[in-house]
Amino acid sequence: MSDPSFAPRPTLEDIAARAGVSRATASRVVNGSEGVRAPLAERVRQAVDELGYVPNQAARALVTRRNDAIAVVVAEPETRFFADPFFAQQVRGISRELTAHDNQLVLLLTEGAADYQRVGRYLAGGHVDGALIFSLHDDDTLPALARRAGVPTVIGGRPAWSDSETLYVDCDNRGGARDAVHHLLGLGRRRIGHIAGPLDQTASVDRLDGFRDVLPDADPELIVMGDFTPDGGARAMAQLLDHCPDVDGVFAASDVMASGALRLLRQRGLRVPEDVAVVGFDDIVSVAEWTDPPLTTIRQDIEEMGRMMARLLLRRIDPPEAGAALAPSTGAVLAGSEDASVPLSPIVTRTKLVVRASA
Amino acid sequence: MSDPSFAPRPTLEDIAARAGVSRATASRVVNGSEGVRAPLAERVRQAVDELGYVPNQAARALVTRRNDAIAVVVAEPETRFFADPFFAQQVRGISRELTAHDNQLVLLLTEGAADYQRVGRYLAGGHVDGALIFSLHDDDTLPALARRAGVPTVIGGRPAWSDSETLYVDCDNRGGARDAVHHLLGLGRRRIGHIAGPLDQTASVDRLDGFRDVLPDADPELIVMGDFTPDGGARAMAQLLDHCPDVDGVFAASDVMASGALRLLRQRGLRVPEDVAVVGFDDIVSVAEWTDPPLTTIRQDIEEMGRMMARLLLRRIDPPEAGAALAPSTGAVLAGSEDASVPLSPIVTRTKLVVRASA
DNA sequence: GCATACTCAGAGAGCGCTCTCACAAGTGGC
DNA sequence: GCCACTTGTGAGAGCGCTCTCTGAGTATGC
Repeated sequence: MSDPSFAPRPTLEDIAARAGVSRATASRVVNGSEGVRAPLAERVRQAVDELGYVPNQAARALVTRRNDAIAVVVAEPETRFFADPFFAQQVRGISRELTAHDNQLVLLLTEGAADYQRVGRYLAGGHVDGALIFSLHDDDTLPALARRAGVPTVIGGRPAWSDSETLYVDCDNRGGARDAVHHLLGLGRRRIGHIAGPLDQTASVDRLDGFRDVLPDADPELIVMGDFTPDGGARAMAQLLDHCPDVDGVFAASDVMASGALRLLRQRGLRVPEDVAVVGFDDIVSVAEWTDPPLTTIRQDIEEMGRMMARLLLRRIDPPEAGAALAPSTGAVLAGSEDASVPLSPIVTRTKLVVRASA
Repeated sequence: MSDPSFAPRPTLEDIAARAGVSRATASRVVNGSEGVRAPLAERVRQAVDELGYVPNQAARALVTRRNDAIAVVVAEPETRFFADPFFAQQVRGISRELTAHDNQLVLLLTEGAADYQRVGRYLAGGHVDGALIFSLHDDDTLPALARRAGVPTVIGGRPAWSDSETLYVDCDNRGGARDAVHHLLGLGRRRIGHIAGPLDQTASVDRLDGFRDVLPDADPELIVMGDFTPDGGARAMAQLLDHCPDVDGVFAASDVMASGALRLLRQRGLRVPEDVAVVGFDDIVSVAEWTDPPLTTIRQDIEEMGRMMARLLLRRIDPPEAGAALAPSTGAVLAGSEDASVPLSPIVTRTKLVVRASA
């Protein structure tokens, strides 16, 4: 009973025998290649159905050197990934895209340096055809590791260091930040503060830069540091109020920090948005919509970014010619018309201001 | 440049040649089996290092019929999984445990019936050695599908239907619910309401049962339905107040719903906990600690549950005898002393009341 | 009607690994 | 000093698949 193979899986050979053809022909039919006469092909297909044949991926991978699997590598210190649903949404986008192209998603979570070696070995082992890497910190060696392993890679978020070969997908953090500040200005706010994220992450830096684009002469005291946690947001807000009691608008670099700021404002008896208007960033629905008042924020289409990462990676793994094997009904049309022509380069997605009650 | 194999990966044969031994001996060393004389083994190990050899998993899987990979299957309608960090935490636990046993995690997200077939085919294809399935709905066919595919399985959360073969990991929902209600009673509350989750999930049913264990004669109006979303929680709270304005305590079946309830209470000008005390369930830190006031709740150790699922599955996949191959420094000790002796059966973990400000 | 081209199917090698089995040494008993 | 016996090593088959190469059959050209 502990033997999982009580009903031994049929092999290609079995299919071939049943259909009365050679293994090669059966293989051709299974893989949808041309040049098998209809009646034969039909017989093979029938045999596949009857026997419930599923190709052995290991055997196939052994000869094709393709695994039809990609790794999603998440560097653990990424608190965001476990504190808010950002990660889950992105993964969903990735999963959808990979599924549409019959690829599997292997999830690799790393904790600490020791794990980096493990991931390095894994990537070097050729178990996957590519990797999607999430590692927003400056000093992260993960991308280098993947390159050394010769594994095609796409990074989630703009990496701090990148050459022309590096592929990544990010949202327009800087532009989004500008929109946020403009919105506050449009509401007549004149003392606008910024709660920044940790500056070892490019997203934080870019959002800060956007803030400065609009308010180049802002009082330095109006810029305070948070850490992408609610508590950090609250502490930053407190600091802001202590130094600049007349602040009337705040742009927080994340919804999560904004939620902490809102809490602190309430504790201090300040009304939002009447006394202080607050704008967040991300539009994590389950955060922005729950806060009190609901948060005005900058939306990034997280799931779509996930999809784009996957799409970009798949294109890097095997360039244009594909598409032929795909039925025209699937995402192939889009892939054929749009994708194949576009050069392989980083993607920066647009953001969008979502106005709710907090500003 | 687009050829990923510019530096062809060394094979076992290469290692053997370099060490001046046969492929078989090299294999023995690589796989840590006994009976290779020290000097030879050393030479092989050195060759491995020098050449940066990593075994080809596909080739190995082909002969051993083991993939050292397990699938984590998540049924999409599981809103929870993308609305709160529950899923991420559980996955982290799973990942840790799998990593410790050199297994990979293949993530399968499903959306709709069509995907079930895909997952079924995948599992039947023998790509993974086992599956961890999250599907909390009554009518879910996923577990049956896995069984038909002959894939060892552990379910996350008590399934609605289960025979003696079914393995699952859940927390003591009923006991936790009782604790929650007792806590409210201990605070002197006498009109205690319950915001239940959707009753097609056993977790919701069990928590409701726990509530009824303590308050068997509760006014039916005091039990209202939510849907595990903040909005649902708010609506349920509103309904509760409309029908029973004198309610002075609420046990919500999830933190997320409790957060919605808190928001509604604030809108209605009721103080928490003075007017109405609120207890949640789950202890999703990023929810329970952010609410205003912070939420008293029932903690389940989500990550640990993930670990246990993985551990249970690995044991089902290959029973006791293991452990021998592992170095005594790793988790093997624990696995040897604790694990191997325990019979293979569902696991129900203890919950714990965490008192914060809301009750 | 015979050479040429083209289409479709099969034979067979081989991907990188594990594992059984046979064999070459080294141990000890009598 | 011969026959077990144990121990360490290598030869070789074979996991299930893909893919090239060859050959059989059919269509086309002059």
